[in-house]
Amino acid sequence: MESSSARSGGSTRREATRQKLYEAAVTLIAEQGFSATTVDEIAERAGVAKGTVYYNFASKSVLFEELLRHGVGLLTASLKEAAERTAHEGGGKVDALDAMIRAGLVFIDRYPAFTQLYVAELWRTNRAWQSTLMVVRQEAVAVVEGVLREGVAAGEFSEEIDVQLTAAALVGMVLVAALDWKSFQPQRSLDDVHAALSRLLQGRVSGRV
Amino acid sequence: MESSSARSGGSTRREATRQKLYEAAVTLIAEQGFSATTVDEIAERAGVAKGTVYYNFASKSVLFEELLRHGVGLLTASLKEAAERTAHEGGGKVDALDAMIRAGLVFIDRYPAFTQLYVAELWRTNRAWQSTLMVVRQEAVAVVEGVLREGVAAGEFSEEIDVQLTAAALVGMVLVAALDWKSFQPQRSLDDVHAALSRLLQGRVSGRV
DNA sequence: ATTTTTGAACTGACCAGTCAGTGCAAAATA
DNA sequence: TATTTTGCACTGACTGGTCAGTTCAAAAAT
Repeated sequence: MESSSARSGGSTRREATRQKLYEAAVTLIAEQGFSATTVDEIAERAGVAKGTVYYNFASKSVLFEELLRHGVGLLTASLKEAAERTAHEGGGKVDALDAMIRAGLVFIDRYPAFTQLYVAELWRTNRAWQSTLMVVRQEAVAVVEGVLREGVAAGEFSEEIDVQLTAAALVGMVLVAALDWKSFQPQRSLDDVHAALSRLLQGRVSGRV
Repeated sequence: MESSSARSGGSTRREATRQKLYEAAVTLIAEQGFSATTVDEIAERAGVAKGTVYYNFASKSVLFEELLRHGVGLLTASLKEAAERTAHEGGGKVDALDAMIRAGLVFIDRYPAFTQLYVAELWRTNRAWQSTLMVVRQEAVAVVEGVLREGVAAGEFSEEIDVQLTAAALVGMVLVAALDWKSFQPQRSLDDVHAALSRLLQGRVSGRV
């Protein structure tokens, strides 16, 4: 009783199966896209029968949506943690942004397939999970926007900056640089990449120098 | 002789059909993805029979690959033109980067569907057109890298910058900010967006201030 | 005893690619 | 001028195959 069936919600066994399915699905969908990935493939890679997929998820789309929520939840938590940590250490908002850049890089380093898949689906329209994506995107970008807004309020950033656009641009900068890193020069260290992005960030986003 | 059957290469009619197919395909694939888009849909939206698609292109994949080449060709030409224009006007490399940002925004403003599709497919692996994408990506990013390198050589940029990573980051910044603009706040003007990105670019990428 | 998983067979919709045939304008022929 | 021929561009019904989702009895795990 105590070890196998965690009290809040589902059993451990079931949770482990779902986890295996997430991992199998994320890789395959990142490589091939959602439509080109078959449920049989996912089941096979997870080492599970096809029936199990449908025992655990209502449909292929639902599996994918829950996967998205799961992954973005991890990212958002990591970004928040980074921002709060710098605040505790008495750093300014530039430090917070810098820490979030690093947190983003660490996340992508750890879950490159998820990132790939997320980027590929984010700007699609006419898809079943479109609304899920919007919500989930907003959660992540909102963390960056929050820090920018606080920085403006504290006089640390120019009042002229457009919070929403700047947040999007920063996210894009990290996302694309990191995917480029993973795809085309994976031998580079995370510190290298972080240093290059820090350089871009420094200087003008903050005050007038 | 003169009107219907153009002698050099392809007829005008055929070229017009191919153009219609490109336009139909780019929208549908941007919305739904490659695999989820059917050849029947493409034909219907282009107002031709399915057989015509296969008369003009060897396969669905080939149609897509030629579409990619076509689109990125336009982008690359536009970026080069922007960089060269500033050079003629005696501007520095920062001006060149700024002009390229604007050229990128103008392109995305004009061909949002193509941009969407490009981003969505760029980091996929295991796809038939992977090599095409690599080539085509390199053409575009190389233009930015070239300007950065020239700027470093001329002493205008710090020697410490990592050309490849910085180029990727700049491209990502423009790409994501622009897609965000088109998707979530399309009422904003191009100048607004350009101003926000210029602010990010200024200051630290160039010398020590 | 209950929950979870298995595995294989089945259905029905959907889809990439094919192919025999059509329409038509220019060129060849009479 | 009137006619026949040529071949390019296009058509759309058809085929062979694929895949999401279903079903269920039996087995395994807890």
